[in-house]
Amino acid sequence: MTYSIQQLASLAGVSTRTLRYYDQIKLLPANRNVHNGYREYGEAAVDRLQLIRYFQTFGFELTTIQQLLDQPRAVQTAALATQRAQLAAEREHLTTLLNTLDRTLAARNGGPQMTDSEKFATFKQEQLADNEQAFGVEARQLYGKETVMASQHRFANLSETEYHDMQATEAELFTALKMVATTGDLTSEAARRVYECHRQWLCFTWNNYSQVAHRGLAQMYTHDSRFADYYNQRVGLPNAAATLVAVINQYTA
Amino acid sequence: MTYSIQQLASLAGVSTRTLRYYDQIKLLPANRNVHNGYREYGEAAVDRLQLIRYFQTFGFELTTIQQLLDQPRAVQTAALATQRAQLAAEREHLTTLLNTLDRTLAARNGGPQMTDSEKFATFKQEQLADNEQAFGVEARQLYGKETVMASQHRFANLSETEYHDMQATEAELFTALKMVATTGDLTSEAARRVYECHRQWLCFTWNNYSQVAHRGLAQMYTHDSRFADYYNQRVGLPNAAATLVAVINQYTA
DNA sequence: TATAGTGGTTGACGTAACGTCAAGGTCAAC
DNA sequence: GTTGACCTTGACGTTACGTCAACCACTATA
Repeated sequence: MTYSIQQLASLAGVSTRTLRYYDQIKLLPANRNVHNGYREYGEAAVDRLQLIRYFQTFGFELTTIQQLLDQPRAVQTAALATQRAQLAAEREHLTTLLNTLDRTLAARNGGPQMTDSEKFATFKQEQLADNEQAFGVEARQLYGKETVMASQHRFANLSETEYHDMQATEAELFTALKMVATTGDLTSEAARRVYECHRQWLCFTWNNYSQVAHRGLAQMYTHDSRFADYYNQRVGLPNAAATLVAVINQYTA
Repeated sequence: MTYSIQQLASLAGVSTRTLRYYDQIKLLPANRNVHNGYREYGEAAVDRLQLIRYFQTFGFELTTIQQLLDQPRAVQTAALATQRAQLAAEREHLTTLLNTLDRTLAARNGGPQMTDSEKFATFKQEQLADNEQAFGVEARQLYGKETVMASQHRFANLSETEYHDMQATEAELFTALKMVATTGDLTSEAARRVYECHRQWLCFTWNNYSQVAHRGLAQMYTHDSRFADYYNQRVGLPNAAATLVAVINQYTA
């Protein structure tokens, strides 16, 4: 029993274009009717197509499937296991996305017509999530779980004006830091402003400031290039982060 | 304060190509330095890019985002809600995929070197899942939950030889059905074979056969075009399904 | 036998969101 | 004057097909 291209297509629930494509990339080569050049598919093709679709449901790419089909079962099983991990990760990602979305929606539905405020709240959510992803593990390691949670809590409960103040403080920090990074003078008034601004900036979210913790944060800055990138980028100088760390170290000595 | 393309890129964690692309499709138009033609971005651009990335994390397409950015908050919120449903559906899909994969992997790791058997088991899983997706709701409605579960259980526990017998029975059914559909003679011996084969085929998975249930199934065949498609396709005649239903109705009268 | 309808064939272009060259202009620094 | 970093505009590649377009094969009917 042989099938025409359309018969196989509707049998397997795919389009004829798909079968032609599979033929073209030699994933599922078709026999040809010598008389008219039509494609013909036998039982083996049906089985192979079924296997292809099977692997496809798990998100394998066609090139991968092509290789997989010629591989021993053990290799296929290993590939499936790898794919499983991949899918599990995707699902987890979706879960966090859904949580974020839910919070956003709740905030949006909270007030009748909150415009800037809701945008603001949304952004805070985002920043929190970003920050958690980027530094959550390290921060918890350095400060302990409770401290980090308290910090997040304070950030989440920042009022809009407080948030703007925090931004302003950071901007002032950048200005001063730019100066110090240019001159390199750690004894200048600007250096003191850098330290003060950074301390104030921290206090927006820290419940109890201590010089030791401040010093620990600077330590963290040196360990993680993302911090350096952030400060260097914002200030526009390649030594901004290093300068900041030096200033903090000096004032918390 | 204006940013160069690379500054904004690393600030926002995207590539310069991305920014050029956004400029090109007018999602995030850049100002130009009249002197040298370089792109320049201001604070508004930073905000807009942030919003773009924010919507993007939720899986919106760029064209959608473009429209969304000019929309009032209520519309955006509605879009987010819709997207939430979408994401939830995706996650559910992933969950069922993972379950299937887990069962497959368990089966593959079950035996030391099961080749055909494991392929067979995998296919059964697939068929079960497919069938469930296609007809689960209707079947449960028609037969009740317990009956369907029992049927699935029996199918899942079919031995390989039983499975092949089931296939053979179906093949015989197709042959006989083709004859009857061609002649249209419901009184023929072939018609009796059609009924018998279909009954036998059902009994592979039904715990207790009854003519009433058989008639109910035929009813379902007429209601759902997928059944018709399946039989017409397999037999190769456009009236195969209708003929089958007629035969069943006659013998279960 | 002409014709209409159905089903087959091979190109070839379009899709989404960029990645990745290639060829060449700009600018600061040495 | 010449690096080297940064910028520009094309233009092609990516995945798994969808969607024409132009043309051939076969069957049924007027």
